[in-house]
Amino acid sequence: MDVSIPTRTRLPRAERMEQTVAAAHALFAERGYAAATMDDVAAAVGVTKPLLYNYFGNKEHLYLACLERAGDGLVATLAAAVGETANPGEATRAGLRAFFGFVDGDRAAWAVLFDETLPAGGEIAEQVAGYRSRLADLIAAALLDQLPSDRRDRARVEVEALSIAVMGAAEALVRWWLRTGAMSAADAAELLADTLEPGLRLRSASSPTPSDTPGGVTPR
Amino acid sequence: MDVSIPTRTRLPRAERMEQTVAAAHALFAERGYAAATMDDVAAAVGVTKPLLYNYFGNKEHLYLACLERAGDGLVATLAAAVGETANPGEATRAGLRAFFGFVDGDRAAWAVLFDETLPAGGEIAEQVAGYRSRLADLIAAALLDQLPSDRRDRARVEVEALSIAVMGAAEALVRWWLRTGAMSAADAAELLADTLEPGLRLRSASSPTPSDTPGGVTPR
Amino acid sequence: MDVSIPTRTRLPRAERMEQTVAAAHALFAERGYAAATMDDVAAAVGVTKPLLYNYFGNKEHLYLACLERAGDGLVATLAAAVGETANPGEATRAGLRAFFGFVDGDRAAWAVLFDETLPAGGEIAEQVAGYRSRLADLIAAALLDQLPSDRRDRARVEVEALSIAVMGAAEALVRWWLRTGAMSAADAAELLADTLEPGLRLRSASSPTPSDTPGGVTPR
Amino acid sequence: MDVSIPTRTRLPRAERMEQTVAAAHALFAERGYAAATMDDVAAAVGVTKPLLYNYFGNKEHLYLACLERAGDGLVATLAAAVGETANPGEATRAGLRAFFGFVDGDRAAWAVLFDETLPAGGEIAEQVAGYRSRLADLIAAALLDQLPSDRRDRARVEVEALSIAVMGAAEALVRWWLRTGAMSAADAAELLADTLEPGLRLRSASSPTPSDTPGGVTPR
DNA sequence: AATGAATGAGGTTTCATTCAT
DNA sequence: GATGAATGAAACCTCATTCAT
Repeated sequence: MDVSIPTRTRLPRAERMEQTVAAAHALFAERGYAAATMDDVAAAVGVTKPLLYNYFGNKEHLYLACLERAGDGLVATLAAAVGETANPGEATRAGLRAFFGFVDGDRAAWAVLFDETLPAGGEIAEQVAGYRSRLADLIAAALLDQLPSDRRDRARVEVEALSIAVMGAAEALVRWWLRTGAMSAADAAELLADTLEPGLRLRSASSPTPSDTPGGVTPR
Repeated sequence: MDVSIPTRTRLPRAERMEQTVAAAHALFAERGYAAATMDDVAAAVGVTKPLLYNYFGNKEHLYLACLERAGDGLVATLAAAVGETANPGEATRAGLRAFFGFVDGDRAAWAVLFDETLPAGGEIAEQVAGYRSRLADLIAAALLDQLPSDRRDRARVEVEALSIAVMGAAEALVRWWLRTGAMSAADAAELLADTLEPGLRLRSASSPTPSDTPGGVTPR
Repeated sequence: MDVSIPTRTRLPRAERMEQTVAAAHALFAERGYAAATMDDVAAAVGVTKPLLYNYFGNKEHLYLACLERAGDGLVATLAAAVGETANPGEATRAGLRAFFGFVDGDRAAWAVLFDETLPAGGEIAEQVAGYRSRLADLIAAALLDQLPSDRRDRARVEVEALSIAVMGAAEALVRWWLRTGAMSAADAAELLADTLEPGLRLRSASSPTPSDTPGGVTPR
Repeated sequence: MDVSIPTRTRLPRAERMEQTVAAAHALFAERGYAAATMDDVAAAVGVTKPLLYNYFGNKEHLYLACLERAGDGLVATLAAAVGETANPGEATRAGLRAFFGFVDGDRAAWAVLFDETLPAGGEIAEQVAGYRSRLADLIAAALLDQLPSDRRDRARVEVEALSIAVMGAAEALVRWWLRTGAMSAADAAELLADTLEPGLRLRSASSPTPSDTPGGVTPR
């Protein structure tokens, strides 16, 4: 009954998914989530749309698969960099170096993770937020390490806020650097680290109360 | 007091445009550019779509009108805040206070200006980038003011990069604060200012490229 | 409310309508019926749309007014030219000269009369067909004049057909001439007259089936 | 045993395109380009609009497919008819016969090719112009064949003009014949050929200067 | 496992035309 | 009498998604 010869393009499921995610990742990175249609993805992967839906269910889930690949890579890279630092005070600088280095080496992953055309709500936004917070947590952990243990609890919120701010600064600087190419990734990382470190170190040395502003009143 | 019911009477052109921009602004802020349809906007205003097109030409231009309102407001607020500062060292703090205060007072404007679902290219992206760079320029100008005049040219790129980074940190912190509500807007502004100031001051006082720095900052 | 839109009554608004028709005529000639919107017309005339509708009822009737101006002019020109011809054999040539001359002198009128974007059915198509047939009738009358009176009735259909064909040839040649400018209007008219005259004269001088074809034209 | 009901089953791409072009061709012929909507076409084919767009891209391209079918048929018919003529002097007559015969046999093709509601600019207009000029070229080639070789260059423009005029005459006569049905297609073709041939033959025998009226100068 | 064929639903935009002042 | 304001209806086109093989 079955006369069809198994074609060479028929791959085991796992392998084909792998291959599909790779191609989709590249396309999403190039065009952004909104602008890349499922037709485009299917054409880029070299399969038909129904297969995409068979494997991933819908566009959102396909993007999630790409996101996972990119996000896991970045988190692992940062975690390793921060973890290797012996001195907690150097953790931020190490993290920034790793961040800029990662983007420099894999701009597609950056594009997927920090795509600005992602749908507002939904699972993707959640997942992106998750990765962002894992990154922030790495920074936050390093910041907390610099505090004496008796002050950690009270400062927790501030530390979280600062880690978010550091991430935001890094993200914006990356975008600017990608757009203008005005300096090297390494220089950008050092510049930002130089600027952030004094303030972060001061916070860990003095009272965390925001109203008590170190350097708040400039003697002149 | 004016207790005007949303009447469906004929309004003068200027008035109806005003009202339309207000309604569209609110809707765009709530749903984002992509998710808000022209039908929705028309329904919110209480008119039909052709009127929208008669007045604004197309969706993009309608959004631009909303953007202008939001962006001009923010830029004006920041410019005023920074301009009022006598001491250049305090400009960043003043700007951050104004930024957080503005968002606190008009969250819709923030949402319109920093909507993440905007189309990638086109006039809107251009305009948004324009506002962002005007904001960054305000910061950059303040940073430059702290430098001795003989070093300004060489530091220009770094100052631009730092102003972008400061904007990014502020933007991220605003998002976090809006999401979590973990502290007041004022506290968030102070926290960020406290953290950034030492590093920014150091940069202007010390030398990435050492040279003799006379004691004071050159007054403008 | 006045419903009838006859344009030939003595109206107090005659002057205004005259002016309106002139402006609309120019616009229709420039852009064609389909591409000229009522908004455009109103702007070109310098009045508001409701006034247009007050005067002419709708777009179709407004165009009809323009059409009348153009068509009457062409018919009058051709009638005069043909009428002045003493020799019936010269009527076709005279008509062609007048036709090309008219178009050369008033291209807008040509454009309105022979616009190719007019709606297929409806009053306009009817009116255009009317003008075309009045033009053809002028030619037909001249052709008939060349026939001995006892053959006129039987040849009537053929004469009608030929007059249509002559009109078609002239129209196509005008379009080509307007498009290419490869020769003067006068030369084009002479060329066509030269080519048509022998055949037309033969038909009037000999049997209606000069080619001696078995399936030839059989008068009924 | 039912042979073949007009099933709505899934057709292979080529077959469905074929069927779609056929249905669209008929509809465009009946209503004209502007009045036939894509919804109408889809309904006529028995599919939904997206399929139409999937296969043809847009309305213009769908029309182009219909145009190609009609135009190629007419050009081929005329080329064959003219090519088979041994005597160049008979080429015009043969072409006219073929033209009227073609329209008689496929009025829809005529309607598609010579639709008067087509958009002014764009690819369709270009393509229609292309077909028109190919038809005119066939006539022009036949006219040139009748000229002695040493006069061909100087007469080129006139020959082009005359071929356009012949096409125009034929086109107008076809329209009239389709509208009135006053004679058979064959009779119309012969009538026009009879009328044109003497003039065309004279031109090839005498001087091409238009001002030099050939064929018996009429006394004035 | 994989596909070609097909669709539902909705989006932006346009235009002739009329209402209410 | 003339205007600015407003609309009904419909056109073209797109995209994520599924059906039948």
